[in-house]
Amino acid sequence: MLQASEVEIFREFIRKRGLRYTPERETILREIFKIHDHFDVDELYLRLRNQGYRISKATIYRTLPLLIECGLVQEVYHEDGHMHYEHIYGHEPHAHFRCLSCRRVEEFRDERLEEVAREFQEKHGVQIKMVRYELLGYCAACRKEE
Amino acid sequence: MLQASEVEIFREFIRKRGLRYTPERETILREIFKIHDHFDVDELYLRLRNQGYRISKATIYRTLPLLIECGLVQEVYHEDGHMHYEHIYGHEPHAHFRCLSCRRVEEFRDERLEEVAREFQEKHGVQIKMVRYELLGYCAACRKEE
DNA sequence: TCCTTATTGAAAATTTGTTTCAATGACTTA
DNA sequence: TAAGTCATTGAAACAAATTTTCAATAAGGA
Repeated sequence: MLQASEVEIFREFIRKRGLRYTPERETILREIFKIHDHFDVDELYLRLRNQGYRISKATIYRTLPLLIECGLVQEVYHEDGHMHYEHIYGHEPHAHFRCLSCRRVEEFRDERLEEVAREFQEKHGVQIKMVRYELLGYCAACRKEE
Repeated sequence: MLQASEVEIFREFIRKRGLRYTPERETILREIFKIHDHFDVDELYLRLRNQGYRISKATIYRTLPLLIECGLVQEVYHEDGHMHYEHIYGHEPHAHFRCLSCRRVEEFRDERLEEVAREFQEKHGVQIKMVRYELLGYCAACRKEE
């Protein structure tokens, strides 16, 4: 079976909710899926703007929660006073290591992290929508400097 | 050997840094260790205020990073537009499950989470200061309601 | 095509967190 | 113990992120 594209998923989600599928929403979604990295609202806004789209930040702020709710986007971490996001659809779940000194972020995978989530879900009868694992510390390069 | 109290640890940290150990800082620390739950700046401020302490929010905002740096306090999650903290000294490391609907937070332990961190640390030559594992989803009660 | 009503952009408002600055007081040294 | 230095404090100003308001627009159903 063909995998649904993020656009289809989003449209379906919007419809099911009785909301309206607007070009602004689709443009934001498409742009986010072009960014293969973490992003913040400002970066997204500027990228859209540089391509001639005049989509307001208010609309971006309104759209992000929808994208998060339908599982296409995820809050990754809060740094420098604002939230950072990433798209997640089509990516393996992964964890983040963040260097507290140089701020570099590294992604890695470990199946135990989902295992723990799965077990917690079963044991407690909850429904897990998202797993976030973050390691904070100092990367090898920054350790040497000290 | 007697375990150092959080107050001693904090004083030691402050001294080593060449900073000054003020009553405001100690009062904040003591209050935080009276809260056996997650807290935010506003709650902390009000609790102090209700006890007659006139400590400004600016001072709280200035003190928190110190407490975090010496390992007594931890950022737990960012919700409702602001950060939530908890004291960690004397507690086992633990993970959080947060219900997206009722916002209840549940703590739990799983050693695999530290194991993963330890292995990442060794493999990549980094130094881990903090491990954060968060599960987001719907708790059993909220699932039923739907 | 018409109608209802959700969505949009712009601006105002709100909230969180940081910075400034003069007054205070913690710690060092004599 | 007194004196001097300079970090810390509170208050207020500031900055930035996010939300809300509101009138104009436009999506989707009839």
